[in-house]
Parts: sequence; structure tokens; C-alpha cells
Amino acid sequence: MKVRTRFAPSPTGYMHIGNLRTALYEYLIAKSQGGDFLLRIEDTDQKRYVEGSTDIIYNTLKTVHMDWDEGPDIGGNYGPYVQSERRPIYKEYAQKLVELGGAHYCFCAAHDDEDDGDDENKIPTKFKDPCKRIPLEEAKARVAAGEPYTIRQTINKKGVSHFHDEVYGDIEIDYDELDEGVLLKTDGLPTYNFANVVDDHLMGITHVVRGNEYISSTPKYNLIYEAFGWTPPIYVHVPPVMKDAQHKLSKRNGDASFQDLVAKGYLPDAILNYIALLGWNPGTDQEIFSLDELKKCFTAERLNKSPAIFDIVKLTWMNGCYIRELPTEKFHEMAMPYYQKYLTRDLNLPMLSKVLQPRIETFGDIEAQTDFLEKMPEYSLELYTNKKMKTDIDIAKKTLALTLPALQNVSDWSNENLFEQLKNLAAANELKNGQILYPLRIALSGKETTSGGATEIATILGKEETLRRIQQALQKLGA
RNA sequence: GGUCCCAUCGUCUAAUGGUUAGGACAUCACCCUUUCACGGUGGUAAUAUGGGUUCGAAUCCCGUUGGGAUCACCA
Repeated sequence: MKVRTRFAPSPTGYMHIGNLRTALYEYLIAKSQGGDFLLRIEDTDQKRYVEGSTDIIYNTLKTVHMDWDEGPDIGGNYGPYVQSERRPIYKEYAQKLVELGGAHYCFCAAHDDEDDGDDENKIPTKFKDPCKRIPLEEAKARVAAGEPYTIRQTINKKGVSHFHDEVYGDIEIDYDELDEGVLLKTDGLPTYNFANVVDDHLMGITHVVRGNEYISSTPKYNLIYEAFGWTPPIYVHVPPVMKDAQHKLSKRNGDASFQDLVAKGYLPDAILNYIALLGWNPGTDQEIFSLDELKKCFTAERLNKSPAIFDIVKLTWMNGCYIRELPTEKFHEMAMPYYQKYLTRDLNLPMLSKVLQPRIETFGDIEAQTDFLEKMPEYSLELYTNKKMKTDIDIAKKTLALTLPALQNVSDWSNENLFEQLKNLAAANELKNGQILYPLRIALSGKETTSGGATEIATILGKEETLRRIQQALQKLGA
């Protein structure tokens, strides 16, 4: 049987990393076995709907190349793929479930959740609906008379429910723990509890992958499958992605959303690679994976049970690996928007890219790495003193005075030539290379550390600006 | 509170009864070096806890502790 999985987000705002990881696992379970991956929009809660969030979902999946085989935009044989467009289907199946004894009409008012007065002593009890004792004919008459109603699940079963989960193994839950929850709301739309069962069955979903918060309600869904005479899917419950040991990653608190990370200069492929490893491992020491490689080696058996904390530091490292692997031209092209944002001076940008590529971990680092190119910062003369380089203020004064005329005569302003010239200058004056190069770098950057050395910075700045900065430094040194 | 689930270095994880408990990130030291970075070498660092079972337990069982989830006309 062909494997079919679905990503079924609700359009309620941003796409966070946990969502994306669930989508990835769904995608990989299908694609590792040549199956289908479909996209379904679960918009049955009109109150929580956020304009534009379906576009975010489409765009995110597209940028990481997780292509779906069926979905709202491209259609398929099991549509529609937006739940609000499936309203008649749910009503039909809900009524059928009532006839089958798996549900009943309920006329109770909605629960008011506002009284949080004595929360300490509030012990919730299982909701057992009195309406299920209303004779079906009477209930139907009230519905026909226009009385508002919901359809609730009927749970009369006693004892213990068993089911198997691919990650957590065999789970047992007592039927007494199950609520007789609403399946079809007053507004005629289904709740998640009903819609996901009906749709997953109708759409031929073989593997249901979702957060482990659904484990405790899974027996309820199985009861519905059972009442209809349907075969339940294979369940794959995955642990949450955490912000820290206590808190899940959430949209509130400004926690990492995919698009935030991209905006900060993280590469989509690196993000995807990192989250694949948050809760899954290949069983080898390999850590860098393309999506195609993941498709080849992914197996649900190697999914983890315990929550994983999202570690931006490791993601940053991995992003650095991806940046270093970029072809030079590609890196330059991707860095260009950042250059345009932070730099106005006429610089040797290809040289800047060459210097930056092995040094930055995200494109967002460019700003801090290049600020001195734009404007010479204020700096202390103490910077000229460096024990290891055997320089101090006096030596700097002397060597910069030698460097200035030497560079004035240079016509080939390439890094290689500048380095060669200055090495020769050092040798001719019986100086160490560092005694020439270290003060020069300070004079050009005003910073203790920089991306690149003296001659690289000179190359980037160009001859005119380089000479100007050396003159300024000599002035500052009182030479 | 009931129920369910989880527990290996700071973090992500490997080891499905026998390993000096392995790898990666981070961190520290050293090497390379025109600073920084990249790269290389090495170090520090973990089986929450108490009982069992077993010749032998990170691994199996029970208790404890800690954490998470769930108990909506949200998903």
C-alpha cells in the first residue's frame, strides 16, 4: 500500500520551527518510501484565522523544497483540501455517526471558561453528557424545530483502550478518562477531533504524524474509526521542540519562526538540516544532510521520545558550514543585499566576500564585521601595543612612516602584491612582518580584531582610502 | 489533582545486558597564522535517585524525584 502523509496546519499565524519539523518528518516518512505528501488547511476555527498565514505556509514549504503532491492550490483526487470547504461532508458523517451510536445530539450551552477564581482547588472532571439520554427521535425533533445543537461523541465503552504508536510503543488509556467532546459545533463546522478523523480516512492517510499532546486523545479517534468500521492509521507521535527545559517553542515570546531565522541570515537548507536532527538521528556520525540525503536514510524508528531544546548556537555553527560550502559567486550574490544595506563607500566587494565567507556564520554577521570599512572608529593608541607582534606606539610610528611612501609607489593594488611589497619592506629594514602589518591593520581598522589582515583590508579599501587612513594614523600618533 | 508520557556531558545525541559510556555544538589549551576566522590536535564534561533481577545493568522491573502533556463548541 502506498504511504500517504499529510501536513495539516491551521492558518493561525506564523510558522514556527516545531511545525516545520513535524511537516519535515511527515514529508520524509512519505518520500523515503515513495509515498505521497499532502497539504491540508485546517481552518475550522474562524475566530483564530489569521489573514495571510496560508501564504506563509506555502512559501515556507516551497523555500525548503518540500513539495506536496496534493493540496488546496494544486488540487488532487481527494479534495477539497481546505476544511472550511468540506462542511457538508462533516455534517453528513456526523449524522451517520449518530445513527451508528458513536455520537448524539447535545443541547447544552457552551462552557464558560471565565471563572478562574480558585484555580488551586479546581479539579476538572470528565464530561459525561446528560444529553446522550435524550431519545434520538426527540433530539431530531428539537433539531428540526431549529434549536441550536452540537453533535457530541458518545463514549459508553468501559475498560482500557490499547493502541500502538511508532515512537512511543504500546499505550493504554482507560475509557473513563475520555471526554464526550463536541464533534460538530453549533456553527456547523467540525472540531479537530472529528475533522481529522474524517479527512484522514477519506484522503487515504496511512501515517498520522503529529505532536505528542494528541496521545491522550487518540483513543477517542480510534473509537470513531471503529464506529464507522474504518481502519485507524499508523500513529507517529513526536515530542515537542522546546525553547528551554520547561517551555515549548511558541509563537508568542518571539520565539524562532522559520522566516525570522531566514531574515537573520540563516539559510533555509541549514535550518531544515538542523531541525531534522532535533529528535531524529541517522544512527551514524553524519550531521550534514541535504533533503535528498534525508529522503534516502530517514526511518521513523530512529525518532526520539523525549523533547529537544532548540539550540540556536548549534544551528549557527551548521549555518556556517553551509555558508562555507557555497560557491564563491553564490556567496557574493547572497551577501550583496547586506553590503548594499550597510556600506556606501566604493570598496573591492569581491575581495570582501573572499575574506568574509570563511568567517561569518550568518549573513547577519556582515554588519558587525564591516562597520569599520564604512567609517573609521574612534580607537585608543594602546591598540598599537601587541606583545606577540612585538609592536608598540613607537614602532608603529616608525613602521607606518615607512609604509606610507612604500605604498604610494605601488600600482598593482592586489592583496598578493601588497603582501609581497610589505614583506620586502620589513626585510629591508630588519623588521618582523608583524611590526609592519600589525600597526597597518590597526591604522586601517581601529579595531583589535578584524576579518582579514592588513593587506586584505587595504585591498578592500582601495589605494586612496588606505593612504588617507595611514596619514590620519600618523597624525594621531603625533608623528 | 486524575491519567498518559519522558529522563545519558551545559545542549543535540550514540551505545537495543558485556564499550576505557562514542560523536557533534559550546568551552579550554596547543598548532597553523599579517590580527580574527577557517583548518588541525588534545583536554574538561553525562547514565537524576533508591531498591531489585542478573555472573554482569545506561540498557529489564518497582519505588522516589524532576519535567512535560492532557482534562475547550483550539488545533
